[in-house]
Parts: sequence; C-alpha cells; structure tokens
Amino acid sequence: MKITRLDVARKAGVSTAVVSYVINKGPRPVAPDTRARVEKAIQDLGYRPNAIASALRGGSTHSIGFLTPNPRDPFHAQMAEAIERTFLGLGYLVITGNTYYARAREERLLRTFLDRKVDGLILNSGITLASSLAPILGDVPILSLDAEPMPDIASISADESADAATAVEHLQRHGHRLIAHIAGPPHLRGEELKTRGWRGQQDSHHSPSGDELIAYAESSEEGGSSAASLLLGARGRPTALHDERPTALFVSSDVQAIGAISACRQLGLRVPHEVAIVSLGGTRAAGYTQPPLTTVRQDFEFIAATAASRLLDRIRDPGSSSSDLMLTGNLVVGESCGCPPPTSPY
Amino acid sequence: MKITRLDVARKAGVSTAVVSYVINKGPRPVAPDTRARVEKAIQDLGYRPNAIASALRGGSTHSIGFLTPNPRDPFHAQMAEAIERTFLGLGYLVITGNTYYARAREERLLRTFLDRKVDGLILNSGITLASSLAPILGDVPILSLDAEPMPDIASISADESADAATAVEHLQRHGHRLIAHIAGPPHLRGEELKTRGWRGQQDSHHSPSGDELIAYAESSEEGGSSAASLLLGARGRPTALHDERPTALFVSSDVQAIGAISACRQLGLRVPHEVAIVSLGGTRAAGYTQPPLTTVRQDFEFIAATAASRLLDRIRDPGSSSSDLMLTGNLVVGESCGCPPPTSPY
DNA sequence: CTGTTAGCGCCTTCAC
DNA sequence: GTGAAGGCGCTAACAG
Repeated sequence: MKITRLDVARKAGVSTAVVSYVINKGPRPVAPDTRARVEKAIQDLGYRPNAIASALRGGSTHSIGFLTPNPRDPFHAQMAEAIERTFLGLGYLVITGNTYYARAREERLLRTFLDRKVDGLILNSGITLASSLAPILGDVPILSLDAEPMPDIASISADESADAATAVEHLQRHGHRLIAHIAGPPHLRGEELKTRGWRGQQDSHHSPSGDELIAYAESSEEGGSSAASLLLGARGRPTALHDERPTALFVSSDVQAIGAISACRQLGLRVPHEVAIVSLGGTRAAGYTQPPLTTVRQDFEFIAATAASRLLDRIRDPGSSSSDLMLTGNLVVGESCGCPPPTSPY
Repeated sequence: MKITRLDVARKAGVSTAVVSYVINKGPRPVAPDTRARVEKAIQDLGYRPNAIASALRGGSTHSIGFLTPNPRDPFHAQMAEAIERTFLGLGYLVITGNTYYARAREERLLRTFLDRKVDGLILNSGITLASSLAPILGDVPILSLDAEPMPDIASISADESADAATAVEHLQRHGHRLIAHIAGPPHLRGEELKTRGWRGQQDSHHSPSGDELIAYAESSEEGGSSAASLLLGARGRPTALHDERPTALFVSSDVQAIGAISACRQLGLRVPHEVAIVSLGGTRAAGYTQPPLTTVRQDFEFIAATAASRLLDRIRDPGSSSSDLMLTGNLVVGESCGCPPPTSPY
C-alpha cells in the first residue's frame, strides 16, 4: 500500500534519480516527455514523497517552531494566527507550542522542536531566554518577538513603553491625573516596559506614579478583574497616598481590561464616567465590550509578515546579520476612555 | 558540531547498538556499568537523538495532526488548548493546522500531516470529510470531533441538538415564546443540529420556529452582531409572521453572543430586560460580558482527555474498533437570560 | 539527458 | 552482554 519513489521509477521506466529531478525541478534537467511520463506515474500511483526521508537526507523540514505563551490571551492568539497563516502561505509548517510562561514547558518544547530539526524558531514565550537554554539551541535561526533583544537573535517587538505612554497620555487628555495601572507579571520584560511607560508619562505630567497605584495580575479576564477590584477598593482598601479612588485605569492587555470592566460593573462603577479605561493590544475582542475599549493596536499581520521574511532570510543565508525592529501601535478610540460614541448611522 | 550516535559509541567505547539499547531501554539488556558509561558519554557530549532519523527507521514520529477551524473562536481555542496540553503530557507533539473552514486549506494541511507521517489525526475542522479526501488518508488512526459520525472513524462530539434544547428550554422557563435563533453556517453539521434542537424545543412548546426567526452568521463577534441587528430590526425589518420583536435570542456560540450583546446595546435594547440571551459554548469569555452570559458549557478537558485516550488506543492497536461518543453540556447560569445576579458576597 | 550509488542517523535482527 | 550490518526513502554527486 505504500508507494515509494522506486515504484514510480519502475512504472515510468526511469531511474529514481529522474523522479527526484522531476519532483524537485532539479538539480538536473529532464526531457519533456520523460517528465510527462514520470508525472503521469506519480498521478496514477498517487505517490507522495516521504517528508521524513527527505528531511533526513539533508533537505530541510520546511517547518518552524513557534513558542507562544498563552493561547487564551487574544493578543497572543491573534499573533499566533497571523504567524501560522503567513508561514503556511510561504510553504512552511508552523509547529506551535504553548508555554504558559512555564520554563519547563518552554524547554521541553524547544527540545522537541530541535530534535525534529525545525528550520527556524520564533520565540514569543515571554520568558527570558536565559543562558541555560543557549547551549541546546545550536545554530538554528531564531527570531524573537519578545521585548528583550538578545545578541545574535533577530527581534521584532512592540514598543511597549511608547505604546503605554500613548495610552496614558490619552487618559490625561481626558483630564485624568490619578491613573492606576493594571500590570502584567512584572518578571516579563514587556510588562516591565509598559509599567515604565506609564510611570514616565505620569511623571512628565506631574501626576502620581507610585507603586500603590499598580496592581500586578496575570493576563486574563480573571487577573484584570481582581486587579481592578483591588485598585478601585472592592474591599475598601484605601490607597496609601491618595484616599481618592483612581478615576482611570491603564491596563496592560485587552483581556485584562475585559475583566476590569466586569469588575467595575460589579462595584457599581460606570465606565467611562466613573472609571475610564485604556488598554494595550488592539485585539478584535476590544470592539465588543460594553463600552468598546479604547486600546493601542499592534499590527499583527505586519509583524507576522516581517517576522517571516526576516526569519526566512536567515534560514537561507545563516550568515546574514540579525536586526532588531520595534513597532509603535496606533490608538484605537472606543468609548471606555470617555470619548463619545461615533454618531449612529441611522 | 553535530553529534551522532557514533560519537557517543566511540566515547563510551561501545558499539552504536549498545547506545541504542541504553536510549530505548531495550530491546536488549545492557550491563549496568556499560550503561553508566554510555549515559555519561551522552551527557558529556550533549547528545540528542535525531527524531527524523528515528522516525524514518520505522519508529513513530510521536506527533499527531490536529485540524481546527478557527482559533479566533474561543470555543475552538479552548478545545485546541486542551488537546495540545493533554497530548504533550502523554509525550506526543500536536501539530495544529487552522482551516478557517476552507476546504483547500484543510486538504493541504492534511497532506502535510500525512507526508510527515503523523501517528494520528484529530479532525475538528467543521467541514464534511467528503470522500474526496478519503483516498489520501491511508490508514492513519483518526478521531473526529465533528458532529458527523463517519464509518471507521472514532468520534467524540457535543450533543448539539440536546444542548440547544436545554438552552431554549431555559428561555422558555423565563416565559419567552418568541425566541429567535442566531445560527452558525448551515452547511456545518453541528450548526444544523443546533438549529434542529432549537426548532424541536420550540415546536414541542407550541412556540414559533419559522425560518424568519433564524439569522445565519459566521461564528464571530461580527457575525453575532449583524445577525442580532437583523433579527431585532436594526433597519426596522418586520419579521414576516410576527410583527413583534423577538424577546429572546438563542445563539449558536458564545462569541456570537458577545457580538449580539454589543448589537443590542447599540440598538438601545437592554439585556436581559428587553432581549434575553442564551448561547452554546461555555467559554471563559462568557463570564465577563455585561451581563454575564448564560451558556451551555462543554467540558473541554474531558473531551480532550477522552480523545487522547481513544486515539492513542487506536494508534497502539489499529485493529480496535472505532466508537462514537456524544456529550451533553451543562447549563451555566449567568444573567443574560434574566436570572438574578448572585447575591454579592459583601 | 539519464542511471548508479553512497550515504543521512537510527533501530534491530543476527551472529558471537 | 555486545558488535556488525542492512535498510527505512530520499537526494545529489559522479558516471555515462
């Protein structure tokens, strides 16, 4: 039942080499009629080359490994989607591994990817690529989507700090001073940068930016919800410096913002009237909250396309130097910040 | 730079066969001290077996292909997550392909999976597995998560029709008669079953179930939003039979329900007071809408675990007969149906 | 233009 | 308990 190249060769009355030449369109020319015979034999037999054997022989696997932290977070889900689609379009299979920010999983997946000889790696796991992993990486081309640039690893990332400033500034324009911050896990470089952006913008505006205005939480609805409860005084917790309630929240991710809105509602606080919210992400979900979120959007498709072209460049020419790219997002105005709804078309 | 088994053998002063025995714990015994020497050599050299070569030799790839239709839909995203996690825990790499309900993509991914000799396949692509694909499938063990049972393919699926009835019945208990239905693409078997469940439940309650109460839309926020606008008369469309507005919506998926809520808000209709909503899914997102969704939840973890054990059984013993399993979901009561909010814990 | 053939790295039967 | 060797299916260098 299993057809090998030898079967095709026999049926077409040629050698196996010729079959290879036909399939790979090279490296040697094949006479048109011979080619036709071979193609017919392939058709008739329903022959499919064995990708495993081909890979072993030294060809590439035409696959790349992709480490992503959390498919539940729509931000990462959309990124993953764009990556997968882009690479598939270019003939590469993307093998995705979810790390859930767990080092053990990250390491395990990385090993599997390398054992399977992926042609390249895209890392977006959010975990610092500590030196402990360096030795196992070998010389596979790597592209990082994390905010942490590493020597000899190309990277593309959002300019978290600038995006944070954009978000906070918008809230300031609405007149807010006491802008609290729902942050992601602080050990993640990207999250740290967002916090830094918030603080910088608040400082330059002479507005408070103390630690008591920050609540750290994981990037999930639940995380955003409990962080918001904390900051807005669910349990009547008075903030150390200011006994006023924050009038606005700068939230690290859309998904946390969804949780935060939910928490506000439970606390009886109206968004945006009593609490204004701006988040970072720009996922599709942001358009469907009540009220719609104001958020800073990253262009996933562009990131994926750029990632693909840079990684494939390095795969083709491993000697090419690695580059780093930082992208600023665009503010997408919803209503959670206090801006008026778009006038209805009716 | 690349270490092969021969290097290990040399360093340990044994033959390559012994190294194999040590690595695979068989099929021949190895003397304890020899084993120790080999293990040390492996350590020292940082040797990793080449999974490609191993697969070619005839071992398995320890990978399974997974076809999922749409990672943007949290329902499928959560399913995918559970599948990935479960199989990784069992030592299998899951290679996920997104089909977006496109036959061409489905076929292409399937081919790639087979060319790469995955040990098994999990299909959740939502597309009818037409006979056109049968020939390329060969004899790989397959488990389908689609609602359509196929001969010789094991399947696990939600009892869509029963779940739909559960949802509709809950709305009926709230006193609703004119319950419109936001349906998914009707060519998908699962969607058809949901519609059937809605109709059956309405009929048995002597409530209207005509086609004018159905709006078909893709499973996305946008789809749910426009379908809701249609049904609730955004453009003042009067329904053919009833000039009253439906008082409730039975929605095929959580993500559509999110869009529907958003549309209601834009139409100035309050949920649940003017429009009650119940959906199918039970995703995490359902808990964070305003108001929280009432939805029928499927147990993703259980489905994944069962899928894994059944597929792996078939991989180990290809002769074993295929079975079909249908699971009913549980109603998770939120507030979108009209039920009162849980009393606050404060 | 086409055929022959030597491996890629691994597993496993067979001999010792 | 250990070693030698064939072969999985494919590619590409080398001959013709």
